[in-house]
Amino acid sequence: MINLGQLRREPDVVKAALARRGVPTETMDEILALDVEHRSLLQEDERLRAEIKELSRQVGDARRNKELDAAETLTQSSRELGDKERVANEAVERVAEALNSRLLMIPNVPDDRVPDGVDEEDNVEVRRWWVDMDQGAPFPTFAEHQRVPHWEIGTELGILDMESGAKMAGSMFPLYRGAGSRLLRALGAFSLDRQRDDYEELRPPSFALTETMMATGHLPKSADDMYAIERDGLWAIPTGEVPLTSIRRGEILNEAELPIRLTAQTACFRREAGSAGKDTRGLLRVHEFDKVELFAYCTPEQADDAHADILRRAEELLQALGLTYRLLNLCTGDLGTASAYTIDLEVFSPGVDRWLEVSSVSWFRDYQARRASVRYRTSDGKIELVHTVNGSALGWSRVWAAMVETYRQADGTVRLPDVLAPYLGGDSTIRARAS
RNA sequence: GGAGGGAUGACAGAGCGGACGAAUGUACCGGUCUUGAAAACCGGCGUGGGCUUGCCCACCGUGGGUUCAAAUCCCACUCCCUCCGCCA
Repeated sequence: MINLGQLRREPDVVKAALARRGVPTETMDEILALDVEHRSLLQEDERLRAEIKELSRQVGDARRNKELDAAETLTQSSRELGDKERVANEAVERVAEALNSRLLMIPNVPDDRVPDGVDEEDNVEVRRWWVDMDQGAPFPTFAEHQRVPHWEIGTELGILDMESGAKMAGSMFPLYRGAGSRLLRALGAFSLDRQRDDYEELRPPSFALTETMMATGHLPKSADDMYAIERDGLWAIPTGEVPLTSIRRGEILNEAELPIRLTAQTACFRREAGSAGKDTRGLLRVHEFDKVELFAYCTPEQADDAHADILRRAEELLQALGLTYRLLNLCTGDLGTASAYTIDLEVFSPGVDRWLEVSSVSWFRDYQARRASVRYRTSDGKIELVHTVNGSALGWSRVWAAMVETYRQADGTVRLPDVLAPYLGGDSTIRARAS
């Protein structure tokens, strides 16, 4: 949630910044008008309530002094005020509700580093990386045997079975098999092991309550993108960010314990409702995938470092895996609702000849913390909202795709990099199963 | 799924219709004492909101209700603990 106080104090600054994200100025003016109305109604209601409280006190006193007639008169007028107060209170609640529901739809104020743009076409490439780039190697040219899409490799080697997945759960639910399944497990373990000295590893629930989804900003805006289990009031998490951000919800932390850095691998569920029919081959876009998330609660001063650290770790993984990747600074049109600044990492997938998003490293400023009410006490006793930062390291389905394509050999086998060998039982070559 | 007990400030824990935003202890902050620290003593110490910055309002798991007045009474729900059942 954006800072209403800031909107009041410097409306033009906030309006201008949000206009970059396509929020009409009129919407903000509407919010400001509701805010004024809300406060004036609130004052009236509170005045009435103060009066009722005072009268009630007098009733008590009168009763104690056995002044029963006076008590009765006071009770009478307090009762009348009570009727008025009920009406006043309803008006306050109605306006508060209207104000709040509008406020919840407002995205975060973008950082100055965020470039203007309407969609992903306008994201700004920050840099590219490929093996031996430092040694002056040119951007890789991929061999013919690497130009095979992963869904074909998957079928050929018996490691990815989209048809059986669809039989079980519908299309876009992948089924990994044999060495394919093992590779997925290896990638997750490889990443978690690399974070373990600095990030506490968690294994959170895969479902979350509506309030939890509100905290991260996924609700109310993205309800259509998520799976809901209505009977139990639960939502399937679209990312580990959801449980991680809420772990200290409603708490006041000590400045000394910040930054709090957490990591978790979770399944991520996405309906992909808005993108029906697009990029549906293989693992390009799936309803369920595993992802390791890195997360930090921190002070505003620590936020830049926390963001850089997560980005660095995501990059180090891609470098260790030897994948070609690039960094994009997301433009205003492509930025997630809650984010103030996001760097995406995309791997190059030679078989499908495309860049695939595998990580999003975002700084949320205090937007999520305000919704989730996560604050901290500074050393001089003041209470401030924390900042939240998170990023994937990494989303494995697309990494898996890029891996099998990048490492496909001329003989059709897939020879995976040695760093994964310990996680693959020492055997890092995937061959077709003799059947 | 069934039966019972519980949920109060950072923590522990009292309060169970009227001056209770809440005793007390611990923790924390400031001071006295001390070479320093500890102990002792003194003082302070919840969060959010509104405005006329001194006051007012809200909050005692959540939501409703009763009442002139609710942490306190009633109803529903959620979560935690104990026991029984079922179960990977």
